[in-house]
Amino acid sequence: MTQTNGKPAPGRRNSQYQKRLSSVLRAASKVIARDGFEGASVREVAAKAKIGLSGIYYYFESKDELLYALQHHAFSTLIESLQEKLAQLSSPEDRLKAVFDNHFQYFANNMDDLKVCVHEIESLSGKYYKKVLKVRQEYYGLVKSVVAEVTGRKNYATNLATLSLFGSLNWVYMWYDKEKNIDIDKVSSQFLRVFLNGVKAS
Amino acid sequence: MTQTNGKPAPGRRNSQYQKRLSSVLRAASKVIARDGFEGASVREVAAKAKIGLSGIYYYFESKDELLYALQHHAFSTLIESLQEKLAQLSSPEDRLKAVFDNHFQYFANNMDDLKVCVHEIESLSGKYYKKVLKVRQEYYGLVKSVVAEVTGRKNYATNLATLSLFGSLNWVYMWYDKEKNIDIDKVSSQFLRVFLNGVKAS
Amino acid sequence: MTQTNGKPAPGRRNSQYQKRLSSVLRAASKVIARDGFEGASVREVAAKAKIGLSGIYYYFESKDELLYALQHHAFSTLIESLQEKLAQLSSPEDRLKAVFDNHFQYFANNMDDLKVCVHEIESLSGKYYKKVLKVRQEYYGLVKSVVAEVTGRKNYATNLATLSLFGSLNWVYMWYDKEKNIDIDKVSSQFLRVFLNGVKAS
Amino acid sequence: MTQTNGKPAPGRRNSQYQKRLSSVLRAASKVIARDGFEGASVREVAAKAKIGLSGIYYYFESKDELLYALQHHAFSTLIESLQEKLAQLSSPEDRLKAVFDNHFQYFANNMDDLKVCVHEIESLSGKYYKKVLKVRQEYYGLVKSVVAEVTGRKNYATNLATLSLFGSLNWVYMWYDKEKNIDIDKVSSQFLRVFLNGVKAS
DNA sequence: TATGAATGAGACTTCATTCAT
DNA sequence: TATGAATGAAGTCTCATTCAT
Repeated sequence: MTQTNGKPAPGRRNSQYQKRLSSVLRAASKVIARDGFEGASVREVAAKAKIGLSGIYYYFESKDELLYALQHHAFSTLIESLQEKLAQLSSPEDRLKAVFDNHFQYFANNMDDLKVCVHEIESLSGKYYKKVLKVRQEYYGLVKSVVAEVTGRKNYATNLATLSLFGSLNWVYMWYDKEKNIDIDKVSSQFLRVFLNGVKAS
Repeated sequence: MTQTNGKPAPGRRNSQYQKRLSSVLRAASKVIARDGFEGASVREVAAKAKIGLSGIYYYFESKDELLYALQHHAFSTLIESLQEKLAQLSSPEDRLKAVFDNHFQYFANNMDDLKVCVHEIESLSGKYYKKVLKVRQEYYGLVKSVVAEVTGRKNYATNLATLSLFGSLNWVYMWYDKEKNIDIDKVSSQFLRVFLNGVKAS
Repeated sequence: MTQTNGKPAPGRRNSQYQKRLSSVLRAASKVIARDGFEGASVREVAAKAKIGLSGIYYYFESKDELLYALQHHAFSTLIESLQEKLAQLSSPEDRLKAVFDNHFQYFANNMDDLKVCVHEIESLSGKYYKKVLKVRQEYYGLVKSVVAEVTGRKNYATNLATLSLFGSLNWVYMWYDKEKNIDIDKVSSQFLRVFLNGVKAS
Repeated sequence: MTQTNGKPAPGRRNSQYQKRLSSVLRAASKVIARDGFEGASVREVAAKAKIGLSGIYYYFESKDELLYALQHHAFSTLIESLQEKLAQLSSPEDRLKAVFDNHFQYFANNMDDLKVCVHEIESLSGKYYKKVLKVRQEYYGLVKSVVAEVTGRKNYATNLATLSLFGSLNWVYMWYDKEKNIDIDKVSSQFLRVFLNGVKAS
């Protein structure tokens, strides 16, 4: 990316810059999760990040780029941590368990981010949409390959099973209630068990 | 609600009124499904319904009420048709199949409506939110009771299973592609099989 | 006035027509007094008069005409009843007392109307404004002539005194409180006394 | 009030800001005096103030707040200047004269403002109404206390006399004509004389 | 590096009015 | 005599964005 807007080259970014930037991201995550991307206002993000409204535009060239950054970062992290986990496992069932655990853990620690990823998929367009699509597909592909190890590579079944799996996982933000102290690991295990038994028996 | 805004009492609504009203609803469904509730503009709904912008407000007192009408009607229809199907079936597995089929059929015939129901759940607030919540919970309860017949009423498992089920079903609009002529009945069967085997084995 | 809008000629107006018309006028008076002319909506006037919104336009060709009718009728009545009272009195002081009493009595019985007359003087324009201006000036002239009998026709003083008098009288709607059971006759007497002593001593 | 809308904290307001702000206030005063509060459009205020429509909302959070600012400022000024005058006078009659003069002078220099104060008293509601009510009552109380010095504190008479006085004063905008070069000091004196003689003789 | 000030576009909504019936 | 249905104009307000400083 060329530096057209005065943003410092990565090398010059100091820790102050990083701190502010992630403060903005966190604020954006919270506000967009609550109000939706269209409903969220840059004003409120700025207020929550404790910088002036126009300060946002030092860090991001547009509201769209803000959403892009949020989504891209979340998917990248998800992929990275999943790959790390998978690298140490060989049994298909353990590997599938890693998929569930990884997703649920990320969700537990970054609810707002994951909600924004799931709910605002179609809020971007153009270049930002394409870039996010790419990582999303990478994540999808990675998960599908693990599912395939269990289903035995019957393509049609694997595809549908993976889509069903994503549906279950992505819906979590709709019913998970922080306050209720639900044990997310148990949820993960239970979801895994149903899914695993389901695909194996089919 | 008192009739201060000239909306005729139900008894006097003629067929012309009904035709226009459902034309508005169809337009709204399409636009909101495409742009999201916040992103959708009443102007465009009106244009698609071929009435003047202010004409919308003869039929609905606000954009919110429009969304409410859409969601409430969809859930009510879903419940009604499911109840009709269930009334004629007694085997738990047939009944569970009815749940899947009913949902997928409704989706196939009313994609936009279902997307609006799933994606814009949190776009309402206040009285409209509450009213929709009520029918949503009714639908959820109905489905859960059928799932319970299969899981054997172990409450915790039934709950999670039902939530997982809804996740799978509600996610469909994200990947289903009309153009690709996917056979929705097959999808329903496949989803059913995985889910059923999953919960039975667990 | 020519009959362009299908309004029946006076001769054909039956009592049903009269009843509805005054129901509309009463409703308009109340709503306009409360919300101001601009703030008042024809819709609400119709609702309060228990006819359909477009029904108003059978009786009045526009919102402006409605205000005109209200104001013109009020001033005419005020003039008429004052003239009747004056016709029977000869002492200047009694006649001035009649002015006060007449105004206060009309106010007591038609608060909304008088408020609309006082507060919405400038809300009309064009022909309606001119017509109301005429009766207003007639009323003003009448009162001024009575004041002159007391001040002894020194023009400048009479003018200012009359204006001061109208100010006092017209302001009443701002502080008079129906609920407090204020004795309007006492108020009239007291206002008269101060004014009379004031102009006589000057 | 928290500063969520970018309005600078008082300390940081520069003179440019002040200049624009009073330009907006002046424009608003003129437009609202002419068209009434409901009839006035923010658009026209902006045009007269030579800023963009939305620029208004940088200075005021709503049309209501604009009216509030106008009214509150006018009454505060009126009170302040009256208190200054009264501080230097001891004779009851001189003090009453100060009341008249103060009011008339303020009117002469700020006709639009005073008209807006008098005519749009009921155009506000909620918090803005309450705040203005408070200063209005303060002004009323101040004037009443001066009147009481002359009437000798007979409460009922003092009250009515003060109300009558305000009526006379507030009505001025209805008949005072700038073009006619009326001598406002003479008007003040004449009004004072009538009122003073009136209450003293009663 | 950050923001105060401003803006143009566009949003939802209300309103007086009309006209066929 | 009255109204159901519809509309165009206008209104207030919010928003993402810009730019001089």
